[in-house]
Order: sequence, then C-alpha cells, then structure tokens
Amino acid sequence: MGKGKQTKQQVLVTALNIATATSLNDLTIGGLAAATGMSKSGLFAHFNSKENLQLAVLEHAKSIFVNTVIKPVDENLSALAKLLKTCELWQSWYQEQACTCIFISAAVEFDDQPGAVRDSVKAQLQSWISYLNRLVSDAIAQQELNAQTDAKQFTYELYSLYLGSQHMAWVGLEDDSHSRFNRAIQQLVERHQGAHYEQ
Amino acid sequence: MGKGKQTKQQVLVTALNIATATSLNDLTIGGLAAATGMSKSGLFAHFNSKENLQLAVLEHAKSIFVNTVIKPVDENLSALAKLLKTCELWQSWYQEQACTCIFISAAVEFDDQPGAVRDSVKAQLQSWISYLNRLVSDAIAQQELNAQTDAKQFTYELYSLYLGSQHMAWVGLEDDSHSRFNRAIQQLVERHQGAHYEQ
DNA sequence: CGAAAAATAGAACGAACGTTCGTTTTTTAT
DNA sequence: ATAAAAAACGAACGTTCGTTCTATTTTTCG
Repeated sequence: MGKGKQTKQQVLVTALNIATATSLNDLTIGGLAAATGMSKSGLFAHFNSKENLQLAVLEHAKSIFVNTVIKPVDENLSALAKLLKTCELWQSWYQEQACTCIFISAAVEFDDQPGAVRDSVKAQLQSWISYLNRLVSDAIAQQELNAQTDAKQFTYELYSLYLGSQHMAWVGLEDDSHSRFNRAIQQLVERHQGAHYEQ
Repeated sequence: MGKGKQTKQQVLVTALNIATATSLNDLTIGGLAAATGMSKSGLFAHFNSKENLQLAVLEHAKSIFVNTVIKPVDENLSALAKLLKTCELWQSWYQEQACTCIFISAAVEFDDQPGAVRDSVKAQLQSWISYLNRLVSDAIAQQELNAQTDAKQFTYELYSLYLGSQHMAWVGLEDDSHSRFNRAIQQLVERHQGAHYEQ
C-alpha cells in the first residue's frame, strides 16, 4: 500500500471517530486536518470534496460494521442461532462506536438532503435490513420460528427495538446494558417459537 | 395581542415548517426572513439569537403536539381506549408534519451538542414518554392489561415501534398507511390482555 | 543516485451565516 | 393628533467553511 492510501486510511479512522461523535456535517475538513496533524489542503487532496470525504467515511464504517457484526458469525450455526448471535454483535458494534450508530444518525441528518450521501446511507441500511430479514426467513424455513411468522414484520419489530433502545438510552430510560432491548428480543423470539394462536 | 407577538407567531409557523422539512440547524435566519418576507435583522430582533429561535420553534411544536395528540383524547374513555386513541393521534401528528417528527430529528441532531436546545428536546421527550407510560400504567391498574405487564417495558416497545415505523418508511420498507406499525401495536396490546404464560 | 510522480503545505478566495448598529417606519396610547 | 415606544430595515462586520492555486517536500522507481 503506497503512502497515499496509507495516510488516507489513518485519516478515515479519525474521521469516523469525529463523525460518530458529532455528525457527518460537523465533520469539518479543517477540524479533521487538525486532528490528524495535516494541513487543510493536504488532507483535502485525498478526497477532492467534502461529499467524497463523507462517502469515504460511510464506506469505512461499513467495512468496520461488516467485520464486527457479519463476519464473526459462525456459518455452521443454525439460522436462529445466527440471528441471535447477530443481534448480540449488533449491540457490540453500537457500543464500540460510543453508543451511537453513524448510519442511523446520517439517515436522520440526510433524509431530506438529496445527493450521493443520502443514497449511500439508504442503500447501506436497506442492505442491512435485508440481511436481517434473510436470517429471519431462514429461521422460519428451518422451522425454528413459526411457519405463520411474517418475516418482514418480525424484522421490523426487531429493528424497531434496536432504534428504541438507543433512543431510550439517550433520554435516560434504558440502562447501560440495554436490558430492555435484550429482554424484548428474547420475548420476540419466544413468541414466534411455540404454537400460538396469534397470527 | 400586540403586533410583535402576532408576527412572531406567524414566523414560528413558517419556522417550524422549515425546521421540520430540514432540521433545526438548517433553519437559517436569513432563509426564514426570506420565507416570511422580512429583513434578516427585523426577524432577528424577535429572538436575539439563533438558539432562542430554535427553542421557540420547539415550544411552538410542543403546543401543536399537545393540541393534536393530547387534548383531543376524550377524558371519559377507559385507560386502554385512551392509549389506543393516543397512538392513533400520534400517527396523525407525524403525518401532518410531512412524515417526520422534529423532536426525534432534533434529538439525533443535538444528542452530542450540549446546551439549552438539547436540554429542551430531552425534557420534552422525557415528558412525552412519561405520559405514555402513565397511560399504560393506568390500563394495567384498571385491569385492561395484564397485571404482570411491565409498564416501562411496554412503553419502550410501543415507542420503538413508532421510531421503527418512520425509519422503515424512509428506507422504503413500510407503506404509507404504516400498517406494520398498527399491526404491531394491536398485537402488542392483545399479547398483554389475555392470560399468557410469558412474563 | 536522480528524475518523475505523488503527497503535503501555505496562502488566499468566495460564499454563507449569526450578529451588531444606526436609522426609519409603524404601532401604541394619551 | 402627537409623542413615545415598538418593530422593521439596510448595511456592514467577524467567522467559519469548502475549495483553489502555486510552491515545496517527500516518495517511488528505473
């Protein structure tokens, strides 16, 4: 790896930290230059625009997310076990990122701001939700979850609990270990395991 | 009402629209002046700082929220009926605000930005969640929900479904009528009505 | 080693923003 | 109607930020 790509990677580490702690817009080129000990123009040359910097940060975050949440899941596990392990790692990701998720923040920040950044965020979230949905569908197919279970509805509820946990933690109504989240997920799964009358 | 307070109110209507469509930070004083046909300095004089403008917008939003979601609920309804009606009105609020909620956006935007705006947002969200929690507790006390129901956990799940519905709608996985949200709430309530074995 | 290429630095720009100030217009109240 | 008070205006200032341009340093490679 040439010198260029190397410092670019180092810059992206710092950039992600700043963007996670603040936001993709508050990530300023001058500030990032100061944080990395570079000149503003020297750093700028790596990205050629702020938008490209933001996109690069998102890509870098994605790569960390994949390494933290997706790759560590043992392929030999059953579908349901994979799902549960994924939820656990999902929390790890969130906690390693100082208890925020840059994708969710960016989604709110750019929801009304057309452009490449919004498209990237939306695509990554869609991809992640589809992945979750696939795990759920697999668990249904393998009869670890009820056949009547609506995979998309299940995924929606699961995802909602994740969002809600962060929100509640910020407001001050969820504890540090996110026990409400874990409890809700456990019940969500159990509810779709035994024979139930509810749809 | 003197001329001052009158135009201030009109300004706040426009300001809330802009802040809802974009964000509290993207709500610019110059932009708001242009949107209301006033001069920048003339408008500024009403608030004396951008922070005060943002706080005033939040207060204005709160007043609309109360009028839309809280006041219309018939006091004579049972606790559970009140809760369900509230959920329905909660959706109305969200949809009347162009399918975003300024409190949630502001919470994400200011979560890492100490100051009066963050404090206000947090306080209003805490107040709203406590209100929801009280409705749930009342329904339990009146035995419309199971005695074993954990009110706070119930409220957390309810709130999560609301957040998730908006998130999914943005990503493109919830329909316009938010049927996943309604379905999930209905099942959440039913689950805590009959005699169940789950905690 | 030495030349070409890549990376970084420094200074400066134009635009946008919040804010201030002095003045002018409009409203209020007597 | 008129004087005081309130509201609105216009111009300007100081800052911050993204971006550009030119020069300098560092790396790469034959």
